[in-house]
Amino acid sequence: MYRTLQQAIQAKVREVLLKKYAITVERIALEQPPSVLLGEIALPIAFELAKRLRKAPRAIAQELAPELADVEGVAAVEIAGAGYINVRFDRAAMVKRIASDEHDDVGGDGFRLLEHTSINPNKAAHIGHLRNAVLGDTFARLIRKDAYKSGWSTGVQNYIDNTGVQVADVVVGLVHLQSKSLADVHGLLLELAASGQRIDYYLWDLYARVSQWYDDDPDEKTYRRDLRLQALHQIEAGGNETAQIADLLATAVLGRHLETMQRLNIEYDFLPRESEILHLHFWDAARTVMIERGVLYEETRGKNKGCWVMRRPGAETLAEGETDDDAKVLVRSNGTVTYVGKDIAYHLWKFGLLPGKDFGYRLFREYPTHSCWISAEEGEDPHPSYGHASAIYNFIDSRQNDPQANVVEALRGMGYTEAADRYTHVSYAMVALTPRCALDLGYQISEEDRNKAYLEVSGRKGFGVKADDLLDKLITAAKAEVDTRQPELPEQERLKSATAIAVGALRFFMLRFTRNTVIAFDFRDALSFEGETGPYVQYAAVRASNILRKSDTAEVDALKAIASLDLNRFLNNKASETAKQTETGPEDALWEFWLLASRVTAVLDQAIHSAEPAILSRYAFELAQEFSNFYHSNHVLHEGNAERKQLLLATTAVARRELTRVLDWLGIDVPTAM
RNA sequence: GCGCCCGUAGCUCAGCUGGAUAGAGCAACUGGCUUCGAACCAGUAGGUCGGAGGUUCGAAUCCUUCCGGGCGCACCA
Repeated sequence: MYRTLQQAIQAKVREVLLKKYAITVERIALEQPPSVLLGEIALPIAFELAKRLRKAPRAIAQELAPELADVEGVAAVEIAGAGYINVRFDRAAMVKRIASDEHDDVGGDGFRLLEHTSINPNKAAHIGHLRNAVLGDTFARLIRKDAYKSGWSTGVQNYIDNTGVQVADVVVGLVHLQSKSLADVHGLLLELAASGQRIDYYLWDLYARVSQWYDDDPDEKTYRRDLRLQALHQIEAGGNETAQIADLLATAVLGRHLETMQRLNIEYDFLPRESEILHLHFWDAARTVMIERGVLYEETRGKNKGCWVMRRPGAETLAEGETDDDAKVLVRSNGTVTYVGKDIAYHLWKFGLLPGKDFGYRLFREYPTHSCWISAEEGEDPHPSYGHASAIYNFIDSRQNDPQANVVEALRGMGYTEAADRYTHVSYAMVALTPRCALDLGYQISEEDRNKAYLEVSGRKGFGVKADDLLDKLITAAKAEVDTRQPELPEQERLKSATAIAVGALRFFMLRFTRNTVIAFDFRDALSFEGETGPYVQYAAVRASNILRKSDTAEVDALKAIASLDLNRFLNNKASETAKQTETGPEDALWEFWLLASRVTAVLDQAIHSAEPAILSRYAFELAQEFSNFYHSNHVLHEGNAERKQLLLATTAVARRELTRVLDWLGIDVPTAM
C-alpha cells in the first residue's frame, strides 16, 4: 500500500514538473521522514532542482506542494526545513485500505530460471552449502507466483557435478583404499541403510582421508595422482565399472542432500547433471556456435599453442600479429574441454541458445505439491523442459566471480547481449568457522590460525559443520524449550513446533547477514532464540494468533470490522492536517505500526531488485519488534472502548497477516504454540 | 603484480537510488510477570563511520590516495 502511494506521488510530481517547468527528472527520490509527526513521505526534489531552475529550494517547494494535495490518500502537504516537501497521509482512510489488503502487484512476464545448492555429490552438505540453498530458495519464494502476487514463472534447478574430480576421489577411496568392487559398494549402501547410517557422512570422512592419502607418501604421489586421473577419465567416459560406482555413490548422496534440504523447506524442480552435458554432447554444439561467432579460436603461438581459447572480459584489443597469453583456455591441447567450456555450453542451453540440444528428463522425486526431474540421456514422456529462460539467477559464492564473468563474456562476445544482461550471478561471501568454534568441534588448528578472525570451511579437509548435525542440534535445543513451556501439548505437537523453531532459527540466521558479509559461524549465535532471530519473529506471530483466538475473532473478520468505524480519534488523524505536535502519543504509535505493515510490497520489491533476502528478514524482525511493543502497551482484550477494541484487534490481525506472509517468503513456518 | 569484497558502539551486524538527530541484536547496568504467554517490554551507558584529501546546498554512502584484513587470478575441477 505504501508503494501504491509512493508511485502515485512520483507520477504526480513528474506530471507537474512537465506542466510547470517543462522538465523531466530521471528518478524522483522519496524518503521517509524521521518521525510520523513530519508526515509519511518526504521529497527532497526541490534541492535537486534549485540549480537547474535558478530558484531557491523553498520557493520551488512552495510551488509544487499544493499540486500534490489531490493525490488519493494524501491529506496534506507542507514544506519543512530548507525545502523538504512533506506529504501526510489520511491515516484513517489508509488504515482501512491496508486492512483490506489493497496493494500493487509484483511480477512480470518471462521464465526465470534459478540455480542453487549444487553441492558436489561426494560428501555431506555443510553450513556453507546451507547459505547457498537458503538464499536461493528464499529468492525463489520472493519471485514466484503465490496468493499475494502474480510473480514470474519460475524454475529451480540444482546442478549436479556427478563426473567431477571430487566424485573420483571417493571412488578412489573405495576402490583403492578399501579394495571394494561395484558389488561391494552396493553392499555398503545396503549395510549403511540397514544400520541407520548416512552415506554422505561416511564419504565425508573418506573424502578427507583420500585427499590426504594422495600426498602423504612422496614416493607414491605420482602413482596415486595418476589413479585419480584414470578414475576421472573413466567416469567421464561412462560405460565401465568405475563409472557405475561413481553413479551409484553420486545418486545416493544426491538423495541425501535432497532430504537434508527438504528438512529446511527447500525443494527443486530439475536436477541437470554434468554426465548428460558430456554424453549428449552439449559442448560440440556450443563449440560450433562459438567458432561461428568468432569467440572461440585456435591459438597457434605462445604458451597456449594448440589450445582453443577465448578472450577474457576487459582484455585489451590485440595489435596485428600479437598473441594473448592471458586468454582463457576452453579446449586443452589434448582436446579435452575445461570447466568453463562446459559451463558456457550449459548456459547457452539455459537461454535456449543451443540449437537442437535438450536434456532427457526422468522423474526423480515427488514432493507434496510438485515433482522433481533429473537429467537423463533418454528421458520419459511427457516431461517439462527448463531451457528457454528469459532470465537466470545463479547462486554461486563470490570465489567464482571470475569464472562466472567468463561465461557472461562468452555470451556477450557471441552477440547474445540480452542474455548476458539477464544473467545474474547472485554472489555471496563464504561461511567460515571462528577459531573457537573449530576448537570446540575438536579440530587441531595452528597457532597462526588461532589468531585469525575466521577459518575457511573445507570439504576436502573434512573441516566444517555438517548441515544435518546443526539442524539436529537446533531441534534438540528448541525441543527442550518447548517441553518446559508447553508441557500439556502432546509429544508429537511439541516435536513439530520444535522443528519449525529450529528451521526458523537456521534459515533466519543464514538470511540476516547481507550477501557480501562473511559469516563467521559460531554455535552461540546460531543456536540463539532471542533477539534478532527467527524464533523471535515466530513468537510475535504466535502471540498475535493467541490474542485473536482468545477473543474468538477470525483474522479476516477482525480486519473487516473496522471498515465502517470512524477511526479518526484513535489514530490522531488530526496530525494528518497540521504540524503543531512535537511529541508522539499512543495513537501515533498505532498509526506507525500500520504504516510499517503497509510497506511489505515496497520491501519485497527492493529485496527482489537487489536479490538481497536480508532486506526482507530485517523487515520481518522490525515488524515483530513493533508488534511486541504494541501488545505490551495495549491490552487488546481488556480495552474498554468497544470501537477502539475493534481497531486493536484489527491491528493484531494485520500483524499476524504480514508476519505470516513474510515468514512464508523466508521459508519459515509459524508454529501453533511455542 | 592485477581484479573483486570488507573496515560503522566492547562483540556481531543494518544503514535502500548521497538527505533531517548514524540504528539494531548480543554483552553490561536499572526497572517490569496476580495482566492477551517474560523466547518479551521499557530505560541507561557506549561511535572522530580505518586515515587523509576531493566533489556537493548536504557524504557512513560518490571520487582519489594510503593503511589494515579476506578472496580470486592454471591446459586443476
